[in-house]
Amino acid sequence: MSKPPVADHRHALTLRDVSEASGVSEMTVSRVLRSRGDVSDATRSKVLEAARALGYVPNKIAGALASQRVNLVAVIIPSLSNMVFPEVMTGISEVLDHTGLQPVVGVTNYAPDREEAVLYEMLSWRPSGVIIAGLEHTDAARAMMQNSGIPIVEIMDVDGTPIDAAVGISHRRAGRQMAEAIIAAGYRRIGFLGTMMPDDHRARKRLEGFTAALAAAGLSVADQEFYSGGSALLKGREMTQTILKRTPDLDFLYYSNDMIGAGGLLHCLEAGIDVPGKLGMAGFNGVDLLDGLPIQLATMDACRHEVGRIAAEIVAGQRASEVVELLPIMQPGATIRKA
Amino acid sequence: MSKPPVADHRHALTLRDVSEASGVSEMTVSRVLRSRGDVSDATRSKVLEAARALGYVPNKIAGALASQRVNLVAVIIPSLSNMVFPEVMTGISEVLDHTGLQPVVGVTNYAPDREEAVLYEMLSWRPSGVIIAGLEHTDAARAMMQNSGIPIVEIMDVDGTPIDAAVGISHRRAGRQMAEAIIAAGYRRIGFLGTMMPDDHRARKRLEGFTAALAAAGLSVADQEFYSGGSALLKGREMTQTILKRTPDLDFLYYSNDMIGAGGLLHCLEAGIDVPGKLGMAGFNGVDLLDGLPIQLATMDACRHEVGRIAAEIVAGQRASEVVELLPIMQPGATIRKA
DNA sequence: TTGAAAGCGCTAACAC
DNA sequence: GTGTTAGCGCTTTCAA
Repeated sequence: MSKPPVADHRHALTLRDVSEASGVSEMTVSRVLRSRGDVSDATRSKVLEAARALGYVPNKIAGALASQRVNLVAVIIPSLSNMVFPEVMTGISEVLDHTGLQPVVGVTNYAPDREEAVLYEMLSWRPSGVIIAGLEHTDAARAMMQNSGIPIVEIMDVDGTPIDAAVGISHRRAGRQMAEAIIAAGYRRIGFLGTMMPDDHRARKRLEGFTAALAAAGLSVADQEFYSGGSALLKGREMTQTILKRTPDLDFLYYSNDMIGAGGLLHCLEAGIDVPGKLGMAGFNGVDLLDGLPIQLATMDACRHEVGRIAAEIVAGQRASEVVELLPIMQPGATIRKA
Repeated sequence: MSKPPVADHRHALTLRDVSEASGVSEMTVSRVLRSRGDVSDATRSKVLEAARALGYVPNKIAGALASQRVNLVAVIIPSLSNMVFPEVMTGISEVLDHTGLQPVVGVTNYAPDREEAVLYEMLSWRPSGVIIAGLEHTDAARAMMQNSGIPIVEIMDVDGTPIDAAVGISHRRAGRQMAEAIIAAGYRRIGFLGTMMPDDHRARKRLEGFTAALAAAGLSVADQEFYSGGSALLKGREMTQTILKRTPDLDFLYYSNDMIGAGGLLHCLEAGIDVPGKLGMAGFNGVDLLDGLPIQLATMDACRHEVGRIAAEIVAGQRASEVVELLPIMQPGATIRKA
């Protein structure tokens, strides 16, 4: 690890520069720039003028140290590239924009030790709160959050024990509900297609709920297929072809996310398979990409936007710090036949 | 704008706490925790033990103020939700991970004043460098960057005058190349479909290069259609239907991004249109989603991953601060007939 | 190898 | 309405 060439701001402008340029004390300059306390219009404009002319940018590091307040919220998520977290981010930003708080994003790539490192790094900047995906963390990460003394909101999942607040859906319930809908529609030979990610706990819980509901009906997953990496749409295609070749009598395919589901759907339509007559299909997430497919894939909306909003409200102190369970919304689409 | 309930760390652990718990001076504790200078093994382990037991998390605010170094890199991008910037982020992270520098992401939603605000906010934390999308900024934003004294890398575009370094492709050239390929293939009645975003300068430049090349061949865009908001895949479908209804004799559709192109392609295939025989199609970006479509949409790769890597290398001081023009790679796919 | 003193740039608290 | 003083928690510098 080479030594980073970090910034050297020995020559950056300070309050003192603005103070000298305007003939006003540093303290009053500070007041003007933060719009705090009473300052006469005359001095205010003198200060603003000087600051603008110099191109002064306040040093938040010094400000934060002196005031003991940092207007940052750490947002820790597993990935940016799967269309699910951007929507959560949108919800978070919408709310935080009105509060003066700023989200700062950290990405963990579904790796627990990476999550721990990102969290440590972010907590060392003393943010005003943490919004973090999932309920599963390393012991050290959990301890750091517990000791931090700031609001911690775990999002996307409520199946487990939160540190403090949690906002999300029950993925077990989501899996169960989907299984029940599938069974009710008369499907019996059910295949599962998912990711090969042991640390995607939410996908795991959906599958658990799903198989539990199948079991309750005397059924089980007839075949399954997993992937990792690459274009999800393409992988969905390939896996679907594979699983149908291996187990041709499957009458339903449950995908752990919409993207592979969409790939599978495209494959089946091209292959001339009767969907949903001979073969039913469903994904998970409710991504808006589905709207553009030839027919609408059945899915379940994880309320991502709402999750982001509520988590932000908790962090911003506009809402009590508690567990908020949202109910995922079944979108039956056109790939499950009517019961 | 209500007053934010920012964190109050009056009771957080300090070096002094670790110092007292370990019986070692603050200074030496600091040395141990930063692995700087010579410290005996005995004291080192005493300190580490105490820090771990207490759950001490260093205060980077104080550290940054004292040392005048901040290991953060501001990354300012227009959007997270369009599959293009996540790949840039991946490239950035890959490089920065080895340097001790940390990317901090800010999103502007293609709004110049939002960009200015995000930049101001980030510069006030005195980052070690800035990676920012595009060459077009407000005068104030440009001035801030010029005065910052840190490396500024403008990415994704090289058609313009960079503040300092720039890494990207020429979108004018990309548009021109695509037009030339289309003309060479014998298409003559060409339609354009894009976003209604005046501040998406890269899309604008592609269209400029595109129309310039058409003009050079005595051609012009025969019809065009714009959209904003919603599911890009669905919008692509709808726009395509609309433009083909209005101007049925179009023989080529050029889309400003792959997502709407993919929607258009799905529409055409369903409508039984002969692609690429009667109608050619092309998008832009080279997103890997295209791999999963029934046939491969022609596109042009913007080298997003490479752009991220190179920008990060410049910011990290591993590479000279200069303009790096990458050449977009034409991916003819199966939606342009052979010349 | 370790410690003591000074100060990074700003703001809280208090005077005037 | 404005100024003064004393730190925030660390690291730099210098001394031991």
